[in-house]
Amino acid sequence: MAGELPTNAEIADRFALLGDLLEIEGAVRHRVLAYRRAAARVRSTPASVAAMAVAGRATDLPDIGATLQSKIAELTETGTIAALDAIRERVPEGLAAIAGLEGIGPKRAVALWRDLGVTDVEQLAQAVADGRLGEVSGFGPATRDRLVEQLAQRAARGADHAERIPLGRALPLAEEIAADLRAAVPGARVEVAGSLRRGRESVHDIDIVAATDRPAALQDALAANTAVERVLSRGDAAMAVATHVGVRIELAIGPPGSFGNLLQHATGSAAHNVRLRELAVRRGLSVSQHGIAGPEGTAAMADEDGVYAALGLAPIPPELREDAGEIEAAQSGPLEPLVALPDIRGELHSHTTWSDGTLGVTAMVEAARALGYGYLAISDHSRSLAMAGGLDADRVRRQWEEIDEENARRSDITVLKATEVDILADGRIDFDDELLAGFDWVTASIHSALTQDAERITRRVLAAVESPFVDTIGHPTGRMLGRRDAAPVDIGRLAEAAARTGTLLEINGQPRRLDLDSQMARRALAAGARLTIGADAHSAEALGYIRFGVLVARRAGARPDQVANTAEWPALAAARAGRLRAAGLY
DNA sequence: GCCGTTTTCGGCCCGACTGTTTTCAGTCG
Repeated sequence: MAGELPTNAEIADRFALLGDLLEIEGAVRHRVLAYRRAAARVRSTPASVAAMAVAGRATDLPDIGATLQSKIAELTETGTIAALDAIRERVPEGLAAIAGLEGIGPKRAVALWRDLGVTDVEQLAQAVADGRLGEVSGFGPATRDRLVEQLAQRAARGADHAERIPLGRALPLAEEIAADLRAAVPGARVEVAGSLRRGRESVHDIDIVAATDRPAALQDALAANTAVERVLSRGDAAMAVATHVGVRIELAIGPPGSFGNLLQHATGSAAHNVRLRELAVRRGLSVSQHGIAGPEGTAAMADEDGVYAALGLAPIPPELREDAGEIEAAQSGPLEPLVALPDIRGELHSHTTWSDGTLGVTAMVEAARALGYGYLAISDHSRSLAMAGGLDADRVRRQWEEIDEENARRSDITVLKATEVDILADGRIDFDDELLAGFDWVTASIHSALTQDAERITRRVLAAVESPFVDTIGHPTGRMLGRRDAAPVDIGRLAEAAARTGTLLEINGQPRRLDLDSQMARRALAAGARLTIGADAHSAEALGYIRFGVLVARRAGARPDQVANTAEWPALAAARAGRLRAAGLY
């Protein structure tokens, strides 16, 4: 690590491991929690925490005190943390992975170590195979079966962490199941909660909450849903099931009168809820899914805003509930409104059969019109993206003729001559300025040479930002969830340049992209840049991907006025003309 | 280990379910 600052993820991993090993060793619980909190805080901090620690500023972050700051500085300077090295001498590191298995925790991991000498998952698998598990107290047949299953799965798909499924798949599934439950028990109030409601880009479980006086009927309906593989647990108020797609569903049920408390509770995040309950305790109150208990008894809230109001807080949108300062903000007054789906007035990123879309211009326009949009940008690929049938100048001009005809036929929506033009490997734009000048809207994107080093790829995207003809940078990092990491584009420099030139940065709503992600979008906004939200639609249904982009924007804290396509086309066109005039064109 | 409308010590969020227990500990969210 000589010369290089440790990344936030590296620092967080070490703190998390330290916390795990301390827990196994039997350290005071709150000390363990302090390490975990610190790990989460470091992981979610956008700036380099190592640099902050070296400057003595890491303690500005919540959950980081003098002790942990010095440990971060130590890691930065020496490449190691003595306290971590020391505990590794005392507690085998492999026990942390064992304790991480479902149904196993620190206590049982220690029992395995003590009674069988098992110190890692491989040895545990051997012990299970040898039938030695029965020698350990606390391990009955059910625990053994669960372990056998997990170890088999682990062997099949590799040792790495549990499966997460993308928002774009999980949210529709969750909504389908919620609808099924509503149909099964008329009158029941059923909502999707948890990390899905907060708009996380991928989730490892689906949380659903319900209010009904017939809880058993609702639980039966979930158990009978065709998506459900088997019931994992079932009590009076909570139930968990496994689905065929591998994601777990948790259903929590309560009475209608406290639905607000239950929804708030199940929406989380865990860190947000903990912070909220701590705040409540300081006021002599106790918050749970059942209500808010105080000296005068327990008050139940039918809606969520009531929960926050009872704690002296303004309402907090689910997407912001990550303990990232939202509670403090809500203490001092109403939060600024976040962009919402109905604010979106048009789509700036779509494809047709002219390149790699599945529908023609007319069909896409009809679909956009059905969504109530005032405009649709037909932004097919440019010539260099041959794989996607990119258009050359000649085909562009023929497409413009079709768009002119489309506009001549209708007055209910404006069809924009647009392009998603490639930013070539050397930073040039795939079309010349003369052609670019003819478009109504230009999105420029990187699709190739994504493995360039940070400096090259950043300069390449910056070159496009500086072009007066480019309105938006499409999916700025080129990442594909689960397939390809973000290219190392320097978001700080990109945002600064975009703020200066007025070039917009896209949040691409395609579920596999979600690019910019919410953290990068937040940084871009902080630098003064503005955004577009695009569906990158290749079909009519895919226009609906805009909702995922809106969720990302909300997690970034974007106001409606910070998202360009909340404006009607005439306003957008006027702003664009202003940019071009400022650049000395027209 | 962090932190302060309980300020530099003594607290630290709340509840559900399972399995193995013989009344509850461990784990999870």
